[in-house]
Amino acid sequence: MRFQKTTEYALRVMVFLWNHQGELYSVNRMHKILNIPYKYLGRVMHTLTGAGFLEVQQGKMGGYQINAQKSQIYLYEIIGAIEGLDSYERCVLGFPECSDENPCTLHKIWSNQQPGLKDMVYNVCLNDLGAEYNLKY
Amino acid sequence: MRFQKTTEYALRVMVFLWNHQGELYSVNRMHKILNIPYKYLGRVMHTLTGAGFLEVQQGKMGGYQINAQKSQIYLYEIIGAIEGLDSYERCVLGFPECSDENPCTLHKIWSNQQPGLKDMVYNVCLNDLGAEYNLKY
DNA sequence: TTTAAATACTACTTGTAGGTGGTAAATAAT
DNA sequence: ATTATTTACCACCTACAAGTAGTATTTAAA
Ligand code: SF4
Ligand code: SF4
Repeated sequence: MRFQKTTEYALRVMVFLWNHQGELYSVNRMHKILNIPYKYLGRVMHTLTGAGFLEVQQGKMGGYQINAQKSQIYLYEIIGAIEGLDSYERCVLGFPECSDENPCTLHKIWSNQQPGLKDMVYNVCLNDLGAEYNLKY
Repeated sequence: MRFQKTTEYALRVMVFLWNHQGELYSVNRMHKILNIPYKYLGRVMHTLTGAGFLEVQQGKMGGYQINAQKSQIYLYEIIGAIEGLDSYERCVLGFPECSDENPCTLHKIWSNQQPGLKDMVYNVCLNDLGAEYNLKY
């Protein structure tokens, strides 16, 4: 019952770039600031770029920044690009053959929590996350 | 963001035995009824027995049943025996060095959901789970 | 006493998230 | 042009959850 670590990495770097728009940041700079393994962050950046969240400039002095055409980025977009949204669209366990009439043992307790989690994933965007904290990252 | 599959196995078999108290069930019988791999269920049963939830009778005609001294079994006990309770006692990400003043990017949204999840894990017991459904299992 | 059916235990296999390392290609500074 | 710094890409490694296989041990029925 936890988010994937890679998802937190992705959100961390996206929040960072969101709050530093207009400047290019290389993986080398960011991995120190955000405390994420260098090479692994490189792969995450590649994924996030492929998902359309970022603009890249290759070569010396290059780096990443938020895609200027993005006026909002919701958590579900990022989570979807990294670990998928199955847990929120279906359920934690995700048995394909289940329903209210044919539930697994966790259905009752989960169906109480599902809406809140779904709401937080679908209705929170990067602005909401970054504003409230003075992130060290 | 999902429970471990083994946790669902454990809850499934515990609910089943809870609702069939006073009779011994072998792994061979249960794995067919509950649709859990035979050998894997055997290991889960061994773990659950070690945690004190079950009484065992070895040998022919043997099997498992709920420990008669248990008048209630809460979900946190079972989850704790299988995958641990770190996610509920600490948080989804569980960084040791975090706090409200030093949060990770997910702290805000998670701290909205944490109480509800914690409540469901700590205040729901097997009676609550089994009563509501006509489980095929 | 023999046999069948059960748990107990150990080792192995598989799939995947997380992480490491090396190199090719791009590109700005020199 | 050369060099340094960067992304892009590919192959591999590691840890762990999930699942498989086989055997020793226990025990009741026959
Ligand atoms: S029965 Fe409910 S909790 Fe179980 S897998 Fe289906 S939707 Fe999820
Ligand atoms: S900062 Fe909050 S969400 Fe992040 S690891 Fe700590 S308690 Fe969890």
